[in-house]
Amino acid sequence: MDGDIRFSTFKRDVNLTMVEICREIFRNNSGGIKIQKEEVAVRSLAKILEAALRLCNRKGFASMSLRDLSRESGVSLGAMYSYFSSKDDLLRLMQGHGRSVIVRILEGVISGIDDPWIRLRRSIQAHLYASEVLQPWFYLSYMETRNFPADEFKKALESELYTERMFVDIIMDGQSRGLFRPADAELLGSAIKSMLQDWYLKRWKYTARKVSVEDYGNFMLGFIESYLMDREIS
Amino acid sequence: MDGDIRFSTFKRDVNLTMVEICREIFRNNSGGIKIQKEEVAVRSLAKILEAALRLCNRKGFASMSLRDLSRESGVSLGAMYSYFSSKDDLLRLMQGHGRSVIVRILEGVISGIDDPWIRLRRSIQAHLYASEVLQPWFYLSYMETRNFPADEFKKALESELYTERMFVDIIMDGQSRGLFRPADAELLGSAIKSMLQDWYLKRWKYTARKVSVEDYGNFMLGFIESYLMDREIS
DNA sequence: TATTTTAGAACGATCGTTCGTTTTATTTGC
DNA sequence: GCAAATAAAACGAACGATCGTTCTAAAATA
Repeated sequence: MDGDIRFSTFKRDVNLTMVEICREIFRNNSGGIKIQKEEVAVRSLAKILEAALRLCNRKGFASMSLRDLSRESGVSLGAMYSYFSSKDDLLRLMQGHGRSVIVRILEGVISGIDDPWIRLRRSIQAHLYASEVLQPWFYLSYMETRNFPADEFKKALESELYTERMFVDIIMDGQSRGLFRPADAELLGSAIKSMLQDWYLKRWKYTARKVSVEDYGNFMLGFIESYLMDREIS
Repeated sequence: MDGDIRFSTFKRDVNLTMVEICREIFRNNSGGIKIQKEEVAVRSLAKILEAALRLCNRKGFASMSLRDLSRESGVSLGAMYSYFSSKDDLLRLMQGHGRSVIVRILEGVISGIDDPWIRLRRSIQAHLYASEVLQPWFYLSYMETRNFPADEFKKALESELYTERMFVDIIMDGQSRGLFRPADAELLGSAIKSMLQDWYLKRWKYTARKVSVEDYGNFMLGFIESYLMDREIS
């Protein structure tokens, strides 16, 4: 449909490789990271974060010991403490990045577009595609929110509400222009979020069924648009 | 609508108090529980499981120490080991029950009903109401699946697929009778599950917004039925 | 050689679990 | 009916393992 985003072009444009992400993390955390040479730091950071995401996704942050992480990443216990100052700090390091990326992507993708139908399609697609590219990050952020230190916990909840609010705003805009049916915009926003989350929380299920990310997005959009166009009921 | 279940009557009929649940757990686990007198066992079990659910929901199973649990429940460390043989066994004890309850309820609620519209409404309402009554159990089961021992992990995934299959079967039945629009029944089943799960995973959000469980169910049903009735698009 | 980075032994705290003891409840003997 | 004897249950100190974290010496880099 008009204005749609294809996953392949999305992936090419955002270019979120592990090394690039680690480079950005390093530059934003030069205070906390004790390593000075960027190339050394980025190489070790990538090994650490890749291993940490793998272990956290498998058994959870609390059950991952730093010895596990040292073994899995190939970086010694002592060396790891040059990249973070505590286990909680490691969580902050892993978590902090994904949030800024998703906001940047979501806002970029609908800026300058007026039609609510297209805004809705594009923001859902962008959210879905971002969670596909950064799946381990999204999964971690969702499952470990409880274990975040207080300030990060608060930010995580705000982030959940912020992205939901984006959808709600688009829906209410469409309604006030008479394009969308009247319906509870907040509940529909929540439903959209929950379906988006299901994609990265249950990847095992969709992978087994050979459902692609574009299949999933198209289903979601058909489902939602059918509801918003419906004028039969109340 | 016809055949709907009200939450208040549901709650009254299933009668799932903590003491009754613990009594059933005790009777099904007489092998593993070393306490002989039912009244003593049920009383302590209720204290232990109530505290364990509270702590697990707050900080996760892995981060809950048995000393935390002892303090919170008022049952000593040693005494607790008369009710389970290891921390993993405690997880099994907490998890095992909910599953049998939900299957029993869901199947009971649609047995003997033929109309797919009513079957769909009733199974969604029953699932939602069960998760409302047993919210801490459902939350735990979802968030801690990764930490289950292998056999329990497998059962948890099967359970997820089993309840989803119930929805898919109803949808496909309705489609083959020409009542529901043609659409991907498996993806719609997944979407229904994800919305049901959002209710017990994000209670904080819905509580803050004063959305009742019946509000939520009505929204879900309107959303889904609008899609299944729609004959405009493909 | 001077500086940066890594390695892994060592430390105190806390974990799950065990176990000998004390407390509580029930049965027995008269 | 009431001690004494026995069984059931609760208790919490103690154990070995493992946790996050620190620190110093060795290795790598320039």
